[in-house]
Amino acid sequence: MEFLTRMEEILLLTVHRLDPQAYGVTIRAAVEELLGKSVSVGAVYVPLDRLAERGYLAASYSDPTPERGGRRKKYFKLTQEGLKILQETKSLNDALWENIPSLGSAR
Amino acid sequence: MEFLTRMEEILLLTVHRLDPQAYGVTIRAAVEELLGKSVSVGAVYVPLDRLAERGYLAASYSDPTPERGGRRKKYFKLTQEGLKILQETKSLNDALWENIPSLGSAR
DNA sequence: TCTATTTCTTCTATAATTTAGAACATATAA
DNA sequence: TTATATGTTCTAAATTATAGAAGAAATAGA
Repeated sequence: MEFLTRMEEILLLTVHRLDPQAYGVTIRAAVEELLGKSVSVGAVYVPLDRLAERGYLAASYSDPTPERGGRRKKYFKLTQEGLKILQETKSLNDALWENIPSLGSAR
Repeated sequence: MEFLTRMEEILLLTVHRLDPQAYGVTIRAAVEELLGKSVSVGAVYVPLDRLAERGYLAASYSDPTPERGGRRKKYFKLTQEGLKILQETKSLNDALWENIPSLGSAR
Protein backbone atom coordinates (compact mmCIF):
# COMPACT_ATOMS: atom_id res chain seq x y z
CA MET A 1 0.00 0.00 0.00
CA GLU A 2 1.09 3.47 -0.83
CA PHE A 3 1.04 5.46 2.35
CA LEU A 4 0.88 9.10 3.21
CA THR A 5 3.64 10.89 5.06
CA ARG A 6 2.55 12.42 8.31
CA MET A 7 2.43 15.92 6.93
CA GLU A 8 0.29 14.72 4.05
CA GLU A 9 -2.08 13.03 6.45
CA ILE A 10 -2.29 16.17 8.58
CA LEU A 11 -2.93 18.37 5.56
CA LEU A 12 -5.59 16.17 3.99
CA LEU A 13 -7.45 15.88 7.28
CA THR A 14 -7.18 19.59 7.90
CA VAL A 15 -8.56 20.40 4.46
CA HIS A 16 -11.38 18.00 5.09
CA ARG A 17 -12.15 19.52 8.42
CA LEU A 18 -12.06 23.11 7.16
CA ASP A 19 -14.10 22.44 4.06
CA PRO A 20 -15.25 24.64 2.38
CA GLN A 21 -13.00 27.25 3.95
CA ALA A 22 -9.71 25.52 3.30
CA TYR A 23 -7.07 27.74 1.75
CA GLY A 24 -3.44 28.37 2.55
CA VAL A 25 -3.89 30.76 5.41
CA THR A 26 -6.65 28.92 7.26
CA ILE A 27 -4.95 25.59 6.72
CA ARG A 28 -1.68 26.87 8.07
CA ALA A 29 -3.39 28.33 11.13
CA ALA A 30 -5.20 25.07 11.81
CA VAL A 31 -2.00 23.05 11.53
CA GLU A 32 -0.22 25.42 13.87
CA GLU A 33 -2.98 25.06 16.40
CA LEU A 34 -2.96 21.29 16.08
CA LEU A 35 0.79 21.02 16.55
CA GLY A 36 1.05 23.84 19.06
CA LYS A 37 3.92 25.44 17.24
CA SER A 38 4.52 27.76 14.35
CA VAL A 39 4.91 26.31 10.89
CA SER A 40 6.48 28.09 7.96
CA VAL A 41 4.58 29.09 4.87
CA GLY A 42 6.58 26.71 2.75
CA ALA A 43 5.95 23.80 5.08
CA VAL A 44 2.28 24.07 4.17
CA TYR A 45 2.09 25.36 0.62
CA VAL A 46 4.69 23.07 -0.88
CA PRO A 47 3.13 19.77 0.23
CA LEU A 48 -0.38 21.09 -0.49
CA ASP A 49 0.57 21.62 -4.09
CA ARG A 50 2.13 18.21 -4.28
CA LEU A 51 -1.04 16.63 -2.94
CA ALA A 52 -2.98 18.46 -5.61
CA GLU A 53 -0.59 17.30 -8.31
CA ARG A 54 -1.15 13.74 -7.20
CA GLY A 55 -4.86 14.09 -7.43
CA TYR A 56 -5.70 13.93 -3.74
CA LEU A 57 -6.77 17.55 -3.63
CA ALA A 58 -8.55 19.76 -6.11
CA ALA A 59 -7.60 23.43 -6.15
CA SER A 60 -9.66 26.37 -7.34
CA TYR A 61 -9.13 30.10 -7.14
CA SER A 62 -11.79 32.36 -5.69
CA ASP A 63 -12.44 35.93 -6.75
CA PRO A 64 -10.80 38.65 -4.71
CA THR A 65 -12.92 39.86 -1.80
CA PRO A 66 -13.61 43.54 -1.06
CA GLU A 67 -11.39 43.78 1.97
CA ARG A 68 -8.05 45.32 2.49
CA GLY A 69 -5.55 42.91 1.06
CA GLY A 70 -8.40 40.64 0.00
CA ARG A 71 -6.59 38.78 -2.71
CA ARG A 72 -7.99 35.75 -4.42
CA LYS A 73 -7.61 32.56 -2.46
CA LYS A 74 -6.64 29.12 -3.58
CA TYR A 75 -9.20 26.79 -2.11
CA PHE A 76 -8.53 23.10 -1.66
CA LYS A 77 -10.98 20.28 -1.50
CA LEU A 78 -10.57 16.55 -1.12
CA THR A 79 -11.10 14.54 -4.25
CA GLN A 80 -12.52 11.04 -4.33
CA GLU A 81 -8.97 9.79 -4.47
CA GLY A 82 -8.15 11.90 -1.47
CA LEU A 83 -11.00 10.40 0.49
CA LYS A 84 -9.90 6.95 -0.52
CA ILE A 85 -6.30 7.36 0.56
CA LEU A 86 -7.48 8.79 3.87
CA GLN A 87 -9.63 5.74 4.44
CA GLU A 88 -6.68 3.53 3.67
CA THR A 89 -4.55 5.56 6.01
CA LYS A 90 -7.11 5.10 8.75
CA SER A 91 -7.03 1.37 8.20
CA LEU A 92 -3.27 1.37 8.46
CA ASN A 93 -3.42 3.42 11.64
CA ASP A 94 -5.96 1.09 13.16
CA ALA A 95 -3.86 -1.93 12.31
CA LEU A 96 -0.76 -0.28 13.65
CA TRP A 97 -2.23 0.64 17.00
CA GLU A 98 -4.32 -2.43 17.49
CA ASN A 99 -3.41 -4.36 20.60
CA ILE A 100 -0.98 -1.90 22.03
CA PRO A 101 -2.57 -1.76 25.46
CA SER A 102 0.45 -0.52 27.32
CA LEU A 103 0.30 2.72 25.42
CA GLY A 104 -3.13 3.70 26.59
CA SER A 105 -3.92 7.28 25.69
CA ALA A 106 -1.74 9.80 27.42
CA ARG A 107 -3.72 12.77 26.24
CA MET B 1 5.48 19.22 19.64
CA GLU B 2 8.13 17.20 17.96
CA PHE B 3 6.43 14.51 15.98
CA LEU B 4 7.46 11.23 14.45
CA THR B 5 7.50 10.63 10.73
CA ARG B 6 5.27 7.81 9.64
CA MET B 7 8.12 5.39 9.13
CA GLU B 8 9.42 6.16 12.60
CA GLU B 9 5.98 5.52 14.06
CA ILE B 10 5.72 2.24 12.20
CA LEU B 11 9.15 1.11 13.30
CA LEU B 12 8.73 2.00 16.96
CA LEU B 13 5.39 0.24 17.13
CA THR B 14 6.76 -2.78 15.32
CA VAL B 15 9.70 -3.05 17.70
CA HIS B 16 7.31 -2.76 20.59
CA ARG B 17 5.08 -5.45 19.20
CA LEU B 18 7.91 -7.86 18.43
CA ASP B 19 9.65 -7.38 21.75
CA PRO B 20 11.87 -9.20 22.70
CA GLN B 21 12.38 -10.63 19.20
CA ALA B 22 12.89 -7.34 17.39
CA TYR B 23 15.91 -7.27 15.13
CA GLY B 24 16.45 -6.16 11.55
CA VAL B 25 15.13 -9.20 9.79
CA THR B 26 12.01 -9.74 11.90
CA ILE B 27 11.25 -6.04 11.92
CA ARG B 28 11.55 -5.83 8.17
CA ALA B 29 9.29 -8.85 7.70
CA ALA B 30 6.68 -7.39 10.03
CA VAL B 31 6.71 -4.05 8.22
CA GLU B 32 6.35 -5.79 4.88
CA GLU B 33 3.38 -7.73 6.16
CA LEU B 34 1.80 -4.63 7.60
CA LEU B 35 2.20 -2.64 4.40
CA GLY B 36 1.58 -5.55 2.09
CA LYS B 37 4.58 -4.75 -0.02
CA SER B 38 8.27 -5.36 -0.04
CA VAL B 39 10.51 -2.90 1.70
CA SER B 40 14.23 -2.56 1.08
CA VAL B 41 16.85 -3.36 3.68
CA GLY B 42 17.94 0.25 3.84
CA ALA B 43 14.41 1.49 4.33
CA VAL B 44 14.40 -0.33 7.65
CA TYR B 45 17.96 -0.31 8.95
CA VAL B 46 18.72 3.32 8.30
CA PRO B 47 15.78 4.78 10.22
CA LEU B 48 16.18 2.16 12.97
CA ASP B 49 19.68 3.37 13.61
CA ARG B 50 18.55 6.95 13.63
CA LEU B 51 15.87 6.18 16.18
CA ALA B 52 18.51 4.56 18.34
CA GLU B 53 20.79 7.59 17.99
CA ARG B 54 17.97 9.78 19.17
CA GLY B 55 17.41 7.66 22.22
CA TYR B 56 14.04 6.19 21.29
CA LEU B 57 15.47 2.72 20.85
CA ALA B 58 18.20 0.82 22.66
CA ALA B 59 20.27 -1.61 20.60
CA SER B 60 22.22 -4.63 21.80
CA TYR B 61 24.01 -7.39 19.95
CA SER B 62 23.28 -11.03 20.66
CA ASP B 63 25.74 -13.86 20.36
CA PRO B 64 25.74 -15.82 17.11
CA THR B 65 23.38 -18.80 17.14
CA PRO B 66 24.39 -22.33 16.10
CA GLU B 67 22.53 -22.33 12.80
CA ARG B 68 23.72 -22.03 9.31
CA GLY B 69 24.38 -18.34 8.77
CA GLY B 70 23.38 -17.65 12.35
CA ARG B 71 25.16 -14.39 12.76
CA ARG B 72 24.79 -12.18 15.76
CA LYS B 73 21.66 -10.06 15.74
CA LYS B 74 21.15 -6.45 16.66
CA TYR B 75 18.14 -6.37 18.93
CA PHE B 76 16.13 -3.24 19.46
CA LYS B 77 13.99 -2.30 22.42
CA LEU B 78 11.95 0.77 23.20
CA THR B 79 13.41 3.13 25.75
CA GLN B 80 11.38 5.22 28.16
CA GLU B 81 11.80 8.08 25.74
CA GLY B 82 10.53 5.86 22.97
CA LEU B 83 7.44 5.00 24.96
CA LYS B 84 6.88 8.63 25.71
CA ILE B 85 7.09 9.81 22.12
CA LEU B 86 4.72 7.03 21.10
CA GLN B 87 2.21 8.19 23.65
CA GLU B 88 2.50 11.71 22.32
CA THR B 89 2.08 10.41 18.81
CA LYS B 90 -1.06 8.60 19.84
CA SER B 91 -2.44 11.81 21.28
CA LEU B 92 -1.74 13.61 18.04
CA ASN B 93 -3.39 10.84 16.06
CA ASP B 94 -6.45 10.91 18.27
CA ALA B 95 -6.73 14.67 17.92
CA LEU B 96 -6.28 14.43 14.18
CA TRP B 97 -8.94 11.84 13.61
CA GLU B 98 -11.43 13.10 16.14
CA ASN B 99 -14.74 14.02 14.63
CA ILE B 100 -14.12 12.76 11.16
CA PRO B 101 -17.26 10.69 10.92
CA SER B 102 -17.49 10.54 7.17
CA LEU B 103 -14.32 8.51 7.03
CA GLY B 104 -15.63 5.62 9.02
CA SER B 105 -13.29 2.68 8.88
CA ALA B 106 -12.93 1.16 5.46
CA ARG B 107 -10.90 -1.80 6.58
C1' DT C 1 -3.37 60.16 -6.63
C1' DC C 2 0.41 57.75 -4.54
C1' DT C 3 2.22 55.47 -0.62
C1' DA C 4 1.44 52.34 3.08
C1' DT C 5 -0.34 48.32 4.65
C1' DT C 6 -2.66 43.93 4.36
C1' DT C 7 -3.62 39.36 2.56
C1' DC C 8 -2.18 35.69 0.07
C1' DT C 9 0.59 32.77 -3.13
C1' DT C 10 4.79 31.50 -5.52
C1' DC C 11 9.39 30.54 -5.69
C1' DT C 12 13.74 28.53 -4.43
C1' DA C 13 17.52 27.02 -1.69
C1' DT C 14 18.68 23.95 1.98
C1' DA C 15 17.98 20.31 5.32
C1' DA C 16 16.17 16.04 6.60
C1' DT C 17 14.39 11.55 5.61
C1' DT C 18 13.60 7.54 2.85
C1' DT C 19 14.86 4.16 -0.27
C1' DA C 20 17.43 0.77 -3.00
C1' DG C 21 20.63 -2.41 -3.16
C1' DA C 22 25.69 -3.42 -3.23
C1' DA C 23 29.14 -4.67 -0.11
C1' DC C 24 30.68 -6.92 3.76
C1' DA C 25 30.97 -10.25 7.66
C1' DT C 26 30.51 -14.70 9.60
C1' DA C 27 28.00 -18.74 10.50
C1' DT C 28 27.12 -23.90 9.04
C1' DA C 29 26.69 -27.40 5.26
C1' DA C 30 28.53 -30.22 1.82
C1' DT D 1 37.61 -25.25 1.00
C1' DT D 2 33.75 -23.88 -1.43
C1' DA D 3 28.90 -22.95 -1.31
C1' DT D 4 25.10 -21.06 0.85
C1' DA D 5 22.51 -18.77 4.47
C1' DT D 6 21.71 -15.05 7.75
C1' DG D 7 22.52 -10.44 9.09
C1' DT D 8 24.31 -5.76 9.16
C1' DT D 9 26.67 -1.72 7.25
C1' DC D 10 27.44 1.51 3.89
C1' DT D 11 26.40 5.02 0.52
C1' DA D 12 24.38 7.31 -3.39
C1' DA D 13 20.02 8.92 -5.18
C1' DA D 14 15.27 10.24 -4.70
C1' DT D 15 11.79 12.28 -2.13
C1' DT D 16 9.87 15.28 1.31
C1' DA D 17 9.91 19.07 4.56
C1' DT D 18 11.18 23.60 5.90
C1' DA D 19 12.35 28.48 6.02
C1' DG D 20 11.59 32.62 4.45
C1' DA D 21 12.26 36.04 0.62
C1' DA D 22 9.89 37.67 -3.23
C1' DG D 23 5.94 38.86 -5.81
C1' DA D 24 1.07 40.15 -6.73
C1' DA D 25 -3.03 42.51 -5.90
C1' DA D 26 -6.32 44.43 -2.88
C1' DT D 27 -8.03 48.64 0.21
C1' DA D 28 -6.93 52.61 3.40
C1' DG D 29 -5.51 57.03 4.20
C1' DA D 30 -2.72 61.14 3.44
